Amino acid sequence: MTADTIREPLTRSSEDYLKAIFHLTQGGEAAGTTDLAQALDLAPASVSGMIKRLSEQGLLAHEPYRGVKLTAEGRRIALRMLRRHRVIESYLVARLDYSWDTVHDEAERLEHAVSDVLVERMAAALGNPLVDPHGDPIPGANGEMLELAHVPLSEVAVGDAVVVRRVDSADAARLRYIADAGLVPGTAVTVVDRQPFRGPMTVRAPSGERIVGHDLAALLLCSRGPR
Amino acid sequence: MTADTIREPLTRSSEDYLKAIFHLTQGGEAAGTTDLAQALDLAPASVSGMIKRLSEQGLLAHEPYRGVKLTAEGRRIALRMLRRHRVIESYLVARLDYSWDTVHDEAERLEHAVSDVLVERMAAALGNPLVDPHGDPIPGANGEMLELAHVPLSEVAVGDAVVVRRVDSADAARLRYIADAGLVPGTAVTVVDRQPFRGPMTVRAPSGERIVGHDLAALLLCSRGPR
DNA sequence: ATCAACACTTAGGATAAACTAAATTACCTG
DNA sequence: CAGGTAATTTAGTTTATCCTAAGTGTTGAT
Ligand SMILES: [Mn+2]
Ligand SMILES: [Mn+2]
Ligand SMILES: [Mn+2]
Ligand SMILES: [Mn+2]
Repeated sequence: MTADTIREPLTRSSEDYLKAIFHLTQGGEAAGTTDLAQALDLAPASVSGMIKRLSEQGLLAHEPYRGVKLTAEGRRIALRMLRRHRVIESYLVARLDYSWDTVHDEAERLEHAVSDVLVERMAAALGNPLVDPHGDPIPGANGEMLELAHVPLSEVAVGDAVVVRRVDSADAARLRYIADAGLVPGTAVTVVDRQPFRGPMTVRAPSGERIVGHDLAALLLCSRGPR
Repeated sequence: MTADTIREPLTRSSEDYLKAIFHLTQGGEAAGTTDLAQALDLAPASVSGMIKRLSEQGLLAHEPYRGVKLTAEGRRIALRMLRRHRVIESYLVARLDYSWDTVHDEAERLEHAVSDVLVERMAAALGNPLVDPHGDPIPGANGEMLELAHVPLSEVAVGDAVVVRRVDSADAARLRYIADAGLVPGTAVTVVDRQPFRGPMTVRAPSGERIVGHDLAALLLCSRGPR
């Protein structure tokens, strides 16, 4: 029997910290204070303070000077926030005419205000989508999330044909550029040319041939097959 | 030329104070500290503190020991919050299957998180409704709100026929009861009988004859004509 | 005219979340 | 392995919002 303490509702700040830590620890490494500070646009000292509070609440495992990881409970909450964020983005784009480059900021605030009931109503209204407008997978209401093994376009070999599945950026200008270039998720592309030393690559898309810089190509996560 | 100061975004608390003060001052009287404390479920001392802050921000006119009124700017913000709240309620009921007794709590949180863009998208999606699910008028995006002269059912004479237009309560149990009794806004009713001394009255509605206690009848705001 | 009851404000304290400045720790490099 | 640099934590403030307890103002009833 787990002694589930009665938990105060988390603050907006706490929820954003847990989400950021989830992202930073996706690779298995602990998240550092400075990285976290940069992700949240805060001073490192502020992050140290919040880490202490979240650790005391049992949401983080903190090794001083070594970084933090999420506890099972912290991870559960982070995934719930991720579901909220992505369901909200999906709903706003599908039903309220938002574009994929403006929807992130709105979701960033709403994710802290919606009830579970509302999130599930929105998800149900859309037929329980599996990915959001950026191709990011939406965790299930129970907390499972299927992570698909995607490869960045920047690492696809010349001659290979792939499908863009996901765009790993929340930057509005980049998202607009990608959409204008006709490289949104679902687009089939073939790599025509690659320059060395992190140079640009040329791809053939339905919209025509495109030259894509290395950094941008690294944001375009692709799959070979139908998924 | 008005010297419009650059204003920090208001906090959730401040926004709820302004809304509460708007409601309490609808009759023209200043709002008292204790009444505000009761409306917001806070200690009176806390309200005194917030009154000072909001006054310094130019949102309230405070006469110590006499109460507060909204300034023009405070009123503008209060009406914006009211629009948000009521548009959100309308949208959730119309598009996400909320019932009129559960929608208030959701809107109470969301009203602080939505952008102006989202509010206008929701309003437009519904064809810019003029009233919310409880019959409360929705202020326009410019801040005008048409207040209709309604009479409480509790003051309608025997034999008179009226239409329920608005239910002046956010209490879920009362709202459910009213819906079950078939007395939602839009319903035509005729007063059949009235007992004296704030006693119950009998009304004929399409759903049949109903006995309605005085306090509940006072919440049912009615009109004679088509409005 | 007084005073008790009630309303309101002030005083002082807690908590959350941010900051800057000043330690402290880790670790790489020579 | 000593030192320097970068990362991190600690110390001390600030602001917002709440609280309780204590003091002050208002007012109606005697
Ligand atoms: Mn957020
Ligand atoms: Mn997304
Ligand atoms: Mn509210
Ligand atoms: Mn309403």
